[in-house]
Amino acid sequence: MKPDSKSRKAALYEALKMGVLTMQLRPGEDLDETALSEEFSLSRTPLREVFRQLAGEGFIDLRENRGARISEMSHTTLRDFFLTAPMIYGAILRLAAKNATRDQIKRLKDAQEDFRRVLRTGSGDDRALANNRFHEITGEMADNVYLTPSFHRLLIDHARISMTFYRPTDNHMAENVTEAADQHDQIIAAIEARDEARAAQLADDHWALSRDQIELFVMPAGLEVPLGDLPRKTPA
Amino acid sequence: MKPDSKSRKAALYEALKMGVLTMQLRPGEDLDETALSEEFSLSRTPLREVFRQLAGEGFIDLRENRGARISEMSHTTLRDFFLTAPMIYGAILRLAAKNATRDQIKRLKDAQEDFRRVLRTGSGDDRALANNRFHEITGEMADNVYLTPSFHRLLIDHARISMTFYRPTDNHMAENVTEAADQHDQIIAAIEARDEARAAQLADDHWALSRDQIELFVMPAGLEVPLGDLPRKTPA
DNA sequence: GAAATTTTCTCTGTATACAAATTGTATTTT
DNA sequence: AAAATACAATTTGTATACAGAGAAAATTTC
Repeated sequence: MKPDSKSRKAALYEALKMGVLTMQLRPGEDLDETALSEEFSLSRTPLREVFRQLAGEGFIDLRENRGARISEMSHTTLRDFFLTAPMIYGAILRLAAKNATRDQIKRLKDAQEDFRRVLRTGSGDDRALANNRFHEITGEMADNVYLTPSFHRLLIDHARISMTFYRPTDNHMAENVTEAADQHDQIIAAIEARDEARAAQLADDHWALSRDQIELFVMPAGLEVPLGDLPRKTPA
Repeated sequence: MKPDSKSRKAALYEALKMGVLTMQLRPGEDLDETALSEEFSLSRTPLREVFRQLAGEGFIDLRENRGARISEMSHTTLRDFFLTAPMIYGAILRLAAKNATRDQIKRLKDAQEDFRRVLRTGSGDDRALANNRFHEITGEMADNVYLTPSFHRLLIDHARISMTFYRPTDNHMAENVTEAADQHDQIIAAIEARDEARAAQLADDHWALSRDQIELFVMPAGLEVPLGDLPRKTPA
C-alpha cells in the first residue's frame, strides 16, 4: 500500500483535523509549513491548499504573511458555545428526526456502539472522537446546507471543550458521561420514531448535561462538601 | 496605481464573490483556471488558494480532478432557506441588539442610506449587494463565531434568490421592496434601543416578507402551502 | 454504421525555484 | 545601557515547469 500524493494530502487533512479535535494541537499553536511538508512528504503547494480549506472549516486561522495557527479558544468561547449550541443542535436533531434515512440510522447506531465501547476501553482522545462522529452523523441526517457549517463549527469546540474539562478520575464526570451515552440512545430512539419534538427536547437535555459538567469543573469541589455528596443543579 | 500581487488576489476574490451574489456567475457554471489567471494576471497557485477559500465559504464547489463550479441552487434550496433563515437571523438580530457597538450602528445606518439610494437609482445588482452589506453588518454586530458561518451561507443564497425572483416591473414587488427598506429602519431602531425581543420579531417579519415575495412569483395565487411542512424525499 | 478500444489532447494536481515580507540579531547612536 | 537602525536569516507568497487524470477524438472491430 504505497500512498500516492492524493492519499498523502488526505492524510495530512485528517491528521490536522484529529489533532485539533483532540487538543494534541493546542489552540493558538503555530503550524510549520516546512516541517509538515516533510512529515507528510508533500510539497508546500498542496499543503497550503489544505490549510486554506481547514481555515474555511474553522479548524485553523490564516494570517497574511504570518503563517497558520490553530483556532483560538477565547474567554468568550464557552459562553457563546452554550448560548448557541442548544438552538443549532435542537434544529439539527429536529431535522434529523424528519429526514434520516434507514442507512444513516444504521450508521448512527454503529457509532453509538463504538462510543460505548470506547467509554470502557479507550483513551480520552478516542472518547472525544467517537462522540464527535456520533454527532457528525446527526448533522448528515439533518441535511440542511445552511445549518451544517455552524453545526460543524460547534462540533470542533465541543470536542475541544470536552478534552479540556474531562477528568476520568472524577467520579461525577464518569457518571455524566454514562448519562450522555444514555441520552445518545434516547436520541436514536426519537429519530427512529420520527419524533421531532422529542428529538429537540433531547438536544436541550444533552447540552444542559454538558454545561453542568463544565460547571462542575470550573467550581472547586473540595471547598464545600466532602467528595461524593456534591449537591449541584439537577440536570432536567 | 499598479496593483501588486496581493491586491490582484484580493481583486479576484472580490470579483468572484460579487459575481456569485449577483448571479452574473450562474449556479453550476464552470470556472476556468487558466482564463481567470490571465484575466487577473495571477498564476494558478494563488488562484487555486482563493478557490479553496471560496469553497469553504460556500460560494463555489470543488470537485476532485474536475475543476470548480459555482455552488448549485437545487430544488430543496428554497425550502431549506426559508426554514432556516428565520431562526438564524432571529438569533443574529437578537445578539446584534445586545452587542452592537456605536461604530457598527453608524455603519449600519450608512449601509441603509445606501440601500435606499440604490432602490431609486441603482440596478438589480446594486440593490442585492447593498442589501447584502446591510445584513453583513448585522452579522458582525452579533459577534458569534458559531452563528456566523451559517449566516453567511444564508446571505449568499439570499442575494441569489432575490436576484432570481425580483422583477422591477411588477408593482407588488416594488411595494415589497419599499416595505423591506422600512423594516430595515425598524431593525436599526430596535438595535439602537437594545430591544432584543423586538429585533427578533422583526427578523421574522422580514423573512415572512421575503417569502411572500417569492410565493408571489412562484405560486399562482391561491395555492398556499405552508413551507415548513413540505415533505422531503420519503425517508426509506 | 454502431460500439468499443486506443490515442490524443486538455485540464487538474504537485514540485521546485524564486521573490517578497517578516522576524530576529548585531551594530550603531545617544 | 537603552533605543534605533541596518543587516542577516527564516518564512511566506508566487510563478513556472512538469506529471497525472479525465475527456474528447480517432481508429479499429464487429
